[in-house]
Amino acid sequence: MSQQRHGSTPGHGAGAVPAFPDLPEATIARLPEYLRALHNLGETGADTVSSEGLAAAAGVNSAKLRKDLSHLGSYGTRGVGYDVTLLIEQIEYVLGLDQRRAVCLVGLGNLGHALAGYDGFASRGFKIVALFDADESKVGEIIHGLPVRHISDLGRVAVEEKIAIGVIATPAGAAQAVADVLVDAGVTSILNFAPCVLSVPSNVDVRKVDLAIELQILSFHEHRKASLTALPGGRSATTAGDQEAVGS
Amino acid sequence: MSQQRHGSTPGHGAGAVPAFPDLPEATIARLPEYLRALHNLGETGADTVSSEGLAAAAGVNSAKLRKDLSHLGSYGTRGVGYDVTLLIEQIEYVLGLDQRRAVCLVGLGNLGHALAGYDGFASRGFKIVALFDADESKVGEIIHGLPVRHISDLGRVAVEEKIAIGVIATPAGAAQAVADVLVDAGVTSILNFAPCVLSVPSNVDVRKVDLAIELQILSFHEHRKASLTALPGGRSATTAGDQEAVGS
DNA sequence: CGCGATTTGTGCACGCCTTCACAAGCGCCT
DNA sequence: AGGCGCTTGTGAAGGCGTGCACAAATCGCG
Repeated sequence: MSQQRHGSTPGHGAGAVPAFPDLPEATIARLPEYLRALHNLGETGADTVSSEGLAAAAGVNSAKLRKDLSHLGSYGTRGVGYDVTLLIEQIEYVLGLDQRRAVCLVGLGNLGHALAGYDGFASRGFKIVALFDADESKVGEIIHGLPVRHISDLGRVAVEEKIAIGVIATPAGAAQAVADVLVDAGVTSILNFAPCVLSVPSNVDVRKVDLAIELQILSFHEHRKASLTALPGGRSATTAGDQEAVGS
Repeated sequence: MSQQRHGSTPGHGAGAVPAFPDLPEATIARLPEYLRALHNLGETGADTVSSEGLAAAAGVNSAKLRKDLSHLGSYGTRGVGYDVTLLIEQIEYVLGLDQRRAVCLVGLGNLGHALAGYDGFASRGFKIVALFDADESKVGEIIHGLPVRHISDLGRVAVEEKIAIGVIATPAGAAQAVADVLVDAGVTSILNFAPCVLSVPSNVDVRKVDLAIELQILSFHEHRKASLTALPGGRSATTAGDQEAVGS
């Protein structure tokens, strides 16, 4: 035991190691949003936040936020609110962001290129430590300070650099093969930008981001809105009566 | 009435205009995935698919798929399966993809640059018709065949080109202002890549894609997996007993 | 023409998530 | 010290989504 975890459990007092009262998946997905809102609030000099205030900043219902925070053994004070700094530390700990995680990126086309230079990764606890591509002509090229390596080196480098998270930004046709290589290299989390389903062992987590799908969902709502306004005489659409909240 | 809708309601026979038995949001989010899988199947020459086959290709449960399709008045044949071509047309109609939708992109930094050249948009019914940025030094630059315009032109161009969908790829600080401009220009759907919450009228749909959040969610699962394998003696992690399916 | 194999469409039960509403707790002011 | 207002934390209810299991329907073959 005591593998990593350089005692940064904030507050928690006589906390044992367990750490996870199995948070609901929906809560986990919102924690990063709370974290971002908290950082913003912290920069404005706020010391404490009410659930109402934080909820507004994160774009959710205040009851939902309180329940989410209560799941992680919340550290708020009744009548006052949440201590911003403490809550940041707490969420970062739960999300495992106190240890900077090594990420590798495979596929340096249009999208991969942009991801390699995306500030949001570094600023939120992630470091891209290696770039890979199958195209020999790209190997050796320096992109945002990192050299592109050939994908055949992935296995070795992944072990050396203790890479646990891989990002796939290849064309769909190559994605499954890349995923297989990543899994073989011990990567247990994959963020997939390729428009295809990946088949991986059950101990590997995959999250998929498909930019076109997001647009198609919006397209549906456009279609629906158009057919609604077309039917009941030409309403000018500024009227209410059309509540819609597209979830993430 | 009869604004657009150049009678491409496939099959549907004596269908009236209604078109939407208010599909569940969860179903809508999966339709694009089915569509992609269907296109793949179509290219392999398949004529019909069983729910089992299509579900596998889309990475979902077959019962879920059948229920989803049934919501849109499904066009399958018992004992046979679904006609690939017919189903494609049906889903594309529901998603409103039969009419090529004009999209504009605001913010041409790293990410915006990549999005401007992303093939997946054009190949799936969307056309980026205008690029905008606030940086004067970028205005006039040609990116992937389109000139960058200054954001002050957005209002005029959006109306001219009948733009209904806007993509925001600016820094977080500028996103709300851009959203306001988009809304004023009549845009009713926004895809937001900036890490912040947008405040828009209720008739405007916003979908958010935050790349760092996806990584943070994966980080949590890494953290959890690490703390699990750390406790019960050094298990090699290849053992089962750890079912995990990260939803989209 | 009837029967069996196959596959869709769906009623139902279960579980997760959201939301409301309120009791419990904390600080501040008098 | 006591009371009041404010805010958290949570029990309970309702809604939504998922998945099972089966009836209904269609095709092909004898």
